[in-house]
Amino acid sequence: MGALQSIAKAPRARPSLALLPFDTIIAGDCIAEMAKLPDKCIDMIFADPPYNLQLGGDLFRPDGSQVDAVDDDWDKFDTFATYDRFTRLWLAEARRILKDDGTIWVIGSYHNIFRVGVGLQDAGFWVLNDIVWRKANPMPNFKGTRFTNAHETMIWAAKSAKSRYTFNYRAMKALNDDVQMRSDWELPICGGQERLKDEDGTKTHPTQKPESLLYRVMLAASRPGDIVLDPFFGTGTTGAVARRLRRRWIGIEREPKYIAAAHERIAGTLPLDESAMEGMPERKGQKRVAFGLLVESGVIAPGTRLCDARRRWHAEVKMDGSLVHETLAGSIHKVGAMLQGAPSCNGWSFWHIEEAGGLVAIDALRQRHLAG
Amino acid sequence: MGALQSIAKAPRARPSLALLPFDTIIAGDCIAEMAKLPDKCIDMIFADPPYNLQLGGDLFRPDGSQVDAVDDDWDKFDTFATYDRFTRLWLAEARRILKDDGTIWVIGSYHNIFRVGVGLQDAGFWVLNDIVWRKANPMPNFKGTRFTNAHETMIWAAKSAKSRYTFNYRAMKALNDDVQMRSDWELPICGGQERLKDEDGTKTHPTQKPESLLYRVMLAASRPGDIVLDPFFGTGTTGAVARRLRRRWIGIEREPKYIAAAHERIAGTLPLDESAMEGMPERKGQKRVAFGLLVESGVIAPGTRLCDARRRWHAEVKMDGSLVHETLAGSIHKVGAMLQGAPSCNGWSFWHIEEAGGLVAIDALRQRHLAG
DNA sequence: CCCATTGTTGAATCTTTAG
DNA sequence: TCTAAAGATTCAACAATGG
Repeated sequence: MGALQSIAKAPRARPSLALLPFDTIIAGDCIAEMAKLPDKCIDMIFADPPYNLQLGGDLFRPDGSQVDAVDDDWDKFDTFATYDRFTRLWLAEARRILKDDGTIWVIGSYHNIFRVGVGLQDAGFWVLNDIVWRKANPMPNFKGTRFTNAHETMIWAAKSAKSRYTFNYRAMKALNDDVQMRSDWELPICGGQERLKDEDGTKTHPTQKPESLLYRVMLAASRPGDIVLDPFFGTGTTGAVARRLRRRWIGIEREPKYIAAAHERIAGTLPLDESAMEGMPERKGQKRVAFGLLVESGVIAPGTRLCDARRRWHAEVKMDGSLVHETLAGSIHKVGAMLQGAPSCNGWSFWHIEEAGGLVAIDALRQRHLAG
Repeated sequence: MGALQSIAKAPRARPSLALLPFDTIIAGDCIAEMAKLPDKCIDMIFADPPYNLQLGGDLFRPDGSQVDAVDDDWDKFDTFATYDRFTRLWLAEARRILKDDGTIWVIGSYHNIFRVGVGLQDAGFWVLNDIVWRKANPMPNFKGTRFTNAHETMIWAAKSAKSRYTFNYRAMKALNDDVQMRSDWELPICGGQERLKDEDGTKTHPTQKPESLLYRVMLAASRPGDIVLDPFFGTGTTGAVARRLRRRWIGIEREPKYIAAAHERIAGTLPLDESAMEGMPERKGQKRVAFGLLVESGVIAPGTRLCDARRRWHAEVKMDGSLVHETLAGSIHKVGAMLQGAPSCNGWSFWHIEEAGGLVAIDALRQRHLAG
């Protein structure tokens, strides 16, 4: 297979730091091409390696349409052992070319992220955080067989425990309404105008990452002028954001189609004005509280009887947060609607609970819970 | 010392399933005590293994000898190898005693969760989800050197890829305001009245998990009467929630202090009323009703015309319960699929019948029939 | 032009039972 | 062990369409 042989053939003489190819895409295998770069020349690495998804057959949505799966050859590995070997090889090169105070980010899902994490730790990297990218709009689980796979994980690691790495704490805090940035980030998936499409309208790359994600990564852990390497460059999200944030970048990519798309895309991206480097629109999700959460956290006990404001209807809270009135069962909203024969109903204001002072809308309990 | 020697000494004769010690805490080392349990006797395992070798005391060198404390001279690899060895040992026992259709949950942080994930995958477990517990109120990062560590990760895995595991999809959906539950759960950390304190006011256990977390875990992946094992029982959150949700439980714990606290706590926990335990019924496993039965029993008369929700297609019910549209004939599912050109179709939700108030899905007729 | 409605899609390890 | 049939199953964002 390609990678291993390429490594063996890698030239011993590497270009000097001054001759590093900045702001370009290197066509080729990531391990072989990293092998040609000098030691300790990179400030930050962002890597989006294959996830090794191991998909089975076709998957259809409830409406009968078929899910466009990631079935590309580059995501296929025989066994975990093969994947581990691949991971250790590219991580070893990545570690060699990373400056002593540099950091690496790797993104993945439960299919591969544990292998990556162990690879990083065993190679001597020092994990700083695992960051959860909470997708605002993930693909649902169509068959109702598992929890919606609604996040991906990034591991952020320094080259060693002693590294004096870059972390722009104040920039992150500013980006987050003046409270510390947490290890979970809610961002939408890549879609709309940002998503690259071929002429036939199909997506150019199956797993294009959103620029907002790279924006936050780079703003957190690099400085203007830094050299950012992406060994799995794809359609160049890392390059586009690096250019926008005035970082230098190097991309390594094998597929000519992706390289062409990335070139065009990055050429169309303008560096930000110095003055504009401060922020980027972010969606701050307003807090949503499910009724079930109040049950789980003991605010409302299973078995509690609710009624409407005029005590005409009653229903009992079950342990899963559903409401039951005789043969009717469902959410607080649905049962309220069915009882009234209405098309919809706001269960938060419709249902009440008996307290010492009289009836209290369950919305009041929610507010209390939110207030802590 | 414990575990390794105990394993070697583990008796070959294990108690029969009927003699399993339910609803009790076994005092001892988790590996040694699991080794005494029979094969395939557990429905669900929840494990909160030590993250930190120093705190847990579960220190074994690769050769099996015990280590008193973490020595600064140790290099990281040795430490990781030791932790991996410990992980593989307890996971092997866990896998042996788990029923073929059982599942395991393991919670951890970036310090250990990658090692656990690889251990699970290498042992043959089949990862179903990684679940992120987003802490509503995490400890801030005081030094401002990293992102606030605001989450922990749980891995949910079946014994094998072929397992027919329990997932109470509808209960989870009910708990989440009628949208399917995602892989990221926001729950508060354990505090307030729930947090166990010693007489001097210090917390009894350093990492007591909130009951709301276990509540959701158990509600999702087990059934009343199931046997839930927690090999790192601590102060018994798993036992308390199991009792509340009418599951049977087994805890293994080494520290007498934790065992005492757990006993007292669980004794003070009451099972939910039977009536509160009836939430949203899972469709899976319900009695199946053939469409023909509704025709036979007169709920739907032969000759009735059915149509889809938007009245685009029509078909007629025949006396044998088949459906006919022009030259097409077959089951409600097959005719619906053929008309839409879809690979499959749920005829119960696709086909409707004209009633006084408008169109009604034939599934509603089925539910009525089932209700009697 | 605006608003409501309908259709499309995204890193997905995605069914169960009878015969 | 296999095959065939029954039957259960989706959320948010965005684009396109139509009035």
